Amino acid sequence: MPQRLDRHDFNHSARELAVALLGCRIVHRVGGELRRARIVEVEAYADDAASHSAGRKRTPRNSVMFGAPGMVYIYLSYGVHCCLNVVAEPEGIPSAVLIRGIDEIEPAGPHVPRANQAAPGPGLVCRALGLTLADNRRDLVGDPNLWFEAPDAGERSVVTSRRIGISKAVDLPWRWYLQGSPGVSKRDRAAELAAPRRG
DNA sequence: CACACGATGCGCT
DNA sequence: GCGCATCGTGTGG
Repeated sequence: MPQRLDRHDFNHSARELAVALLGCRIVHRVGGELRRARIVEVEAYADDAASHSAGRKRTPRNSVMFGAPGMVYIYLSYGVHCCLNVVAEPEGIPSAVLIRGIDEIEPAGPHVPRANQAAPGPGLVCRALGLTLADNRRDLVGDPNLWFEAPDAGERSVVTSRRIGISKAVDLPWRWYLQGSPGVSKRDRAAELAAPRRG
């Protein structure tokens, strides 16, 4: 019986939460269908220049990043793609984890962008899970139709790399992914050589 | 109110 | 590798 993540599971720094979310399942009921997938690529955004909450400055868009850990932050990228984040840290401290890749998406269907049941990229993640801007500010704690589950036990290799698609704070190694997953958007071959195994 | 731009993805070269 | 769609958001006037 998989364990649903609770408030305290999300109440960590963005970097700690990011790594902890690898291997977790996202579950979302869309219509009568229960969609489920495994998180395989994440990035942390906290008090850094690339974050939407850079300088801890509050705006209408980023205000949910100041909210309770476990809340959902979804923003529109390039006017086209929605990107899913999970709020980290205690209320009042803005930070979030961007979900950049998933695999083992079920059930199959036209919403799944790749034949291998993976969605490599943050825009594809939301498309596969049926999440849009309308889902911004939902709470993974207590929502009957949207939640995260703890990972299966088992060893896997976690790669630490630099974040993608940003122009500021580009050197921070705040991206992590499960080595070998088809849900990873961009591999870092050099970093994979140094990847430790975890359970 | 106008405007520049982006935590992307796709199709074509 | 490159161009580009497309629109919410932040900033400045």
